[in-house]
Amino acid sequence: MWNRAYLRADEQNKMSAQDTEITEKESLSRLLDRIGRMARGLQYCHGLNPAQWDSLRFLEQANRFSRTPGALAVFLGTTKGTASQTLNALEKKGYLKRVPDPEDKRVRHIELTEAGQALLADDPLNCLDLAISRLPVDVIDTMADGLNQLCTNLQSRCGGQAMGICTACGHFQGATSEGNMRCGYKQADLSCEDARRFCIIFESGDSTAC
Amino acid sequence: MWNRAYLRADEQNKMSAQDTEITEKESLSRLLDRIGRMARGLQYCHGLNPAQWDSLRFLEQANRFSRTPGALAVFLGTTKGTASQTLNALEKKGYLKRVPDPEDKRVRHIELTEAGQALLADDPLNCLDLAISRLPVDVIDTMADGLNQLCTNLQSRCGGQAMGICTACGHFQGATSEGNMRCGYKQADLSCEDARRFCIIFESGDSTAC
DNA sequence: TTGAATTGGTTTCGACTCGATACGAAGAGA
DNA sequence: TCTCTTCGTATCGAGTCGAAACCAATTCAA
Repeated sequence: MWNRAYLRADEQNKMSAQDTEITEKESLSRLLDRIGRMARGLQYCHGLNPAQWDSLRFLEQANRFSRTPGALAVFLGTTKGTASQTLNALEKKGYLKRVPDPEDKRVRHIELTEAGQALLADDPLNCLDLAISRLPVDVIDTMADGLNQLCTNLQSRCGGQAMGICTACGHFQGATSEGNMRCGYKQADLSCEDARRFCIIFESGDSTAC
Repeated sequence: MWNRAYLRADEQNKMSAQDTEITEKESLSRLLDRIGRMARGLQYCHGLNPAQWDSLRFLEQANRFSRTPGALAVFLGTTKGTASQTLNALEKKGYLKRVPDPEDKRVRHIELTEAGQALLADDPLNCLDLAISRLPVDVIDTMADGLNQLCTNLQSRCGGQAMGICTACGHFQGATSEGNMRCGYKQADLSCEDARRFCIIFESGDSTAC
């Protein structure tokens, strides 16, 4: 609708101009949507589907607290039931295994297998990365910033949960004497490596309501 | 995999630095994928699904030649059968109608109804536009350029068909004496308005193979 | 002009996905 | 101990999508 209106207005202006160079600006949201659909289409390969690829990627990036079915559901913006099914499929294919938590017996931690790790080298999104790498570096940087803002904005706006790296989280309490990182929310320590990873329980400074 | 490798390398560098500001750069492709998934999630509303919204949007932007089931299939990157089903759903809901072509009786042209046009005012992607509009103008411009390049690059790379505005197309032959636009491929005239619209039969100058 | 090949579109079928729901097990708190 | 909540799973049904078969119209070649 917006675009249509724009077209019409534009037309009024140059009613008689016939074949001047017309570079129509497509709305950014439509572009993002189209790229998203293409990216989605790329992800039917190796017998996986987009949700399964997304899961593998998430599990690789997530810290200890977030490598669980529930956290995956939050990340994917789906239900626990659906996430469980996705995990079933991946486990059946041998790309991950679920190990019970020794403390809380309701929880099961997810671990990528060797095969799972190896598979990620063939991540179809690498093709997208390749295309991206052809862009000028400063364009890439600007886009990364913009998309990041967009991402967090969308997340807060659309009921999604914020997520991010531990060290930038409001619950992050710095290093312990043993050289670990402390999470104030979970009341638990994290390895240095884990603290640089993705967490689903993330609190940023500002929380603008919808 | 790339990300993981990056993390490790990074870790080696600042092995001892503990809580310095670490702003992890997420890979652009992952960001795009996430936004794509969020945008997808937004599009389950008004009883439509993402494919149906995409179809409506396309039909609004497409020129006469491209408002057909086959062209829609190309645009969506799906099969004609699936596109036909999507159109069935939309027609049943009263958002479009299919009218036979008077010349080629195999062809059916698609026309948005009033209801269809009106529905596009509630396009859930407008929410994305809103989020985008909060970004600085120059960032938006840069992103638009980058995404446009990405889009065409991906399309040619991944078997997709190029598409674009008539006036920028290789088949475009300029204005006729009657003030219409001429398409050399279809050997047919287009209204001035249509020539500014999206076409599925688009030929750009450079075609880099996969 | 007649038959084959092609093209545009639809229908049917089956695999699959996903959300809703119900459920069971474990933990938390009174 | 009793209830409430949380985590995870299984089941069911609606719906989506691709593959294949199919039909009708057009084009092309013999």
